[in-house]
Amino acid sequence: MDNRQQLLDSALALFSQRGYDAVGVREIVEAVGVTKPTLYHYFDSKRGLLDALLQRESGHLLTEVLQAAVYHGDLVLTLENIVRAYFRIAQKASAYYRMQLTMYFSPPESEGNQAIRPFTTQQREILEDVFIRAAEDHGNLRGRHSRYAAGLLGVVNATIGLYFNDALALNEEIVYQVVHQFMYGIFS
Amino acid sequence: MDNRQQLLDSALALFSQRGYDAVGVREIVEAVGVTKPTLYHYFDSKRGLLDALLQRESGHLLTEVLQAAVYHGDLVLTLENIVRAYFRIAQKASAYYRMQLTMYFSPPESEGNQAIRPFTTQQREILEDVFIRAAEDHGNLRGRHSRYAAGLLGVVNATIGLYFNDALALNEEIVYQVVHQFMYGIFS
DNA sequence: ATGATAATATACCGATCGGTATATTTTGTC
DNA sequence: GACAAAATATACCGATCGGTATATTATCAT
Repeated sequence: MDNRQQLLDSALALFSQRGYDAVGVREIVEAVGVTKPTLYHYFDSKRGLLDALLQRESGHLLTEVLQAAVYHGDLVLTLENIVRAYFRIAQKASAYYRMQLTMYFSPPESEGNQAIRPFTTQQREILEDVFIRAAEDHGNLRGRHSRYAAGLLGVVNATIGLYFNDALALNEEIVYQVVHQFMYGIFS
Repeated sequence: MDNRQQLLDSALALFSQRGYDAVGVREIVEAVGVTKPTLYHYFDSKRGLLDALLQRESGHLLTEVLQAAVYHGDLVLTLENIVRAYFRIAQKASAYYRMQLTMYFSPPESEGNQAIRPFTTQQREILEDVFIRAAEDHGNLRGRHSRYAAGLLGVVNATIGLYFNDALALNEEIVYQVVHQFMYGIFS
């Protein structure tokens, strides 16, 4: 079963560097030092390999975000925990996060986008739930949970983008600033 | 010269729907009803076609954003103008904006990302300049222009993403809400 | 030790990839 | 109308694509 994991690792590295479409199965197997039938022994197809990869990798992200996204009345605290979780994953599993980001913004009819959609949907729903629950305490949030979830994820991903381009370090200060601006605006 | 424009149109439609890598030149020329040598008469290569396409399309976006990004002391007003400009383009040139978004988040070593980078860099710089000039009036903004520019673009693109998924209409109200939250936070 | 099964390799498939050599047609100029 | 140049087509190139038929080697339970 070791080759199976190595194939997933190889696919992750290559997909995140150059993209799903631009990487051939030949390259994936050569990086591991095996041949194509080995890959097709473990996976039905290139797409099946991608699905298995997303399954394996998104698990970590989901558990971390789910742990962080418990709301007990303090929205700022909850959002800080969520942003911290995202930053942690972007650092710890940077190859995967890069790839997820790429596939999320891939064209709707591309294989990459279709493969990632269920996982990103799940992640968005977790965030939306936080804002829905928070709206029970803060009525003026009501009905805007989609926009808030998308907006927070937008700044989080933009910030992670800066980190990926070495323009930023993802430290506690940035967590505070991102959440604080989201909650209280730019001047605070 | 009509075929040249039609080829660019065809490439734009296909690239934005399924992605640069997944679309072959064969498909592009067939959609126009010509043959490959016609394409290679006007462009050096598939990559050259992409470059010409980005050149043609990004012009419109840049002029609109540049017009909107004049700062005369009222940051809220300027940001509203910028956001309005982005929303207008996302609606008027949706295929191109989809494609630009895709390529911006494509892997750094992919052709798509390398081709789009100069244009998105230009756009980011316009936004950064606004925050730099605004910092002359509001000292507490100083030194954070990169993060602010990235953050605003992040929420703008996240909002446009909702629009692309039919979860939102890009009207005046959303312009106001996006800028207002950016400036004053979530509770306002 | 044997027999079944899982894991891997060799060598190939047809299709498509980006790109082009060559020939023909269209266009505009004198 | 002749001629050059631009525009387009036919027919092809080698390389790579995702995928597989078949054979061989490891693994492991009996």
